[in-house]
This record gives sequence, C-alpha cells and structure tokens, in this order.
Amino acid sequence: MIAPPMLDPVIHAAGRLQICALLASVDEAEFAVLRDGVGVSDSVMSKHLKQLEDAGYVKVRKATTMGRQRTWLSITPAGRKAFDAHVKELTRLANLTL
Amino acid sequence: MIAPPMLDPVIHAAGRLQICALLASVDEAEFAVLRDGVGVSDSVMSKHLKQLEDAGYVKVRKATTMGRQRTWLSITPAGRKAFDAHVKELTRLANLTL
DNA sequence: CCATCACTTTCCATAATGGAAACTTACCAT
DNA sequence: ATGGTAAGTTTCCATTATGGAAAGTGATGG
Repeated sequence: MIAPPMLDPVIHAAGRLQICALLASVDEAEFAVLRDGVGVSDSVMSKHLKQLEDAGYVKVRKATTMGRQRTWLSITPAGRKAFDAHVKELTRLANLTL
Repeated sequence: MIAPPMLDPVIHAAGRLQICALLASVDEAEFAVLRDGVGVSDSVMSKHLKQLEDAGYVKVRKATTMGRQRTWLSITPAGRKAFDAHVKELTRLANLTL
C-alpha cells in the first residue's frame, strides 16, 4: 500500500460524517436538529450517535428543561481530533500524487 | 436536511476513494499498482474497478506489450468531474457551519 | 394512573465488502 | 496443436453495515 488509509470507519460513513461535521461547528446540538439535518429516522440517528458515543467521539447530555426532555449532543475533544485527522487524511488523498 | 448530501456513494467508499485519488494524479496506472496501492486482493480490486467503470468514471485499457498482457486504468473526464465534486462536497462538510 | 413525548431497541430485510477458489483468456514454450 | 502460466474475472460464502417500522422505556403533564 502506498499509504495506509487513515480513514476512520466510524467517521467515514456518510451519515456519521455529516453528524460530526455538524457537531464540529457548534457547542451543542439537539437530537432533532441533527436528525433533520442529516435527514434520517429517529432510530437511525440514535444508532449512529451510539456508535459515535461508544467511540468516545460524542457526548450525550440529557437535559430536562421546562418540563421538556431533550438530548443535546456535542463533539468531544477526542471526536474533534478524530474528525480533524479524518478530514486531513481526506485532503491528503484528494491531493495525492502517485 | 440542512444540505442534501452530494456524496457520491460510488466514490465515497474508502477503497474506491483511494482508487479515484490515485487515478486522479496520473495518466494511467497498472492494475497491480492500484491493487497494491489500495492494499486489497485481486478480486476486490477487480470488483471496485467494475463499479467505477459501470459508473463511467474509469476507463479500462487492455494492452499486450512485449508479450505481457496488462490492464491500464485511467480516470475519465466524468470520473474526474465526479471526484472533484465529491472532494468539494467533503470540503464543504468539513467546513460546515450549522 | 394514564397518555405523551423523545428517544432506544428490536426485528427484519437489503446492500456492501471481503477473501478464497474456480474460471477465462491470452501468450509462450515445446 | 497442447500444456503451462500470467493476469484478471466471477462465483461462492460469510460478515458487517444500513435503514425504517414498530415495539419498548423513562420522565413528565394532566
């Protein structure tokens, strides 16, 4: 192999890549905002978030404000690091010279 | 959805993304070079190339030079366009602001 | 105590990958 | 012509990934 692919499979999948990209740009985002932002069903979003959480890339904060229970997601330092590295690797690939 | 994902599934898959990246940087590449560059088996490389060819992104040229038969791959104009668009979209996602 | 909201999990059906092994072609040697 | 080998191709089979619908959970309002 020319260069061992540093593409993180947890981040590379289209849906999760979008989630990470969205979370990387804000402090926190509501579950529903992410779900609609990515355009998937509740179940799918929940599953993607679980994978990201298991990887330590996303932090989940359940808040009960004004009687309303909402889930807020944020990217962790590890998540940001992994995302940045992933983007960097994509950039490297895109500008690759054989 | 905030922005409809313009990620081309044919190009996004890690293996094919690497193939496209490699082909985007050269005029032509030999099958074996690509296979080793990406680090997959003959069968997998063959199947990825078939998908890229079916999509019109890669051109296959079978050449018999000096008694040796080799397959040369090159990216087509459509392939380059799709790859560039894909990279552009990845860049957009990476710099996304919610 | 029951209904509802906001996710979570389970269930199920596809689609995507991957490698090994079998198969095909072309070309060289005999 | 016939056999052998190189270079891919296809087939076979096993995993894994996705996705949505539907059922399940826990907290909250009435």
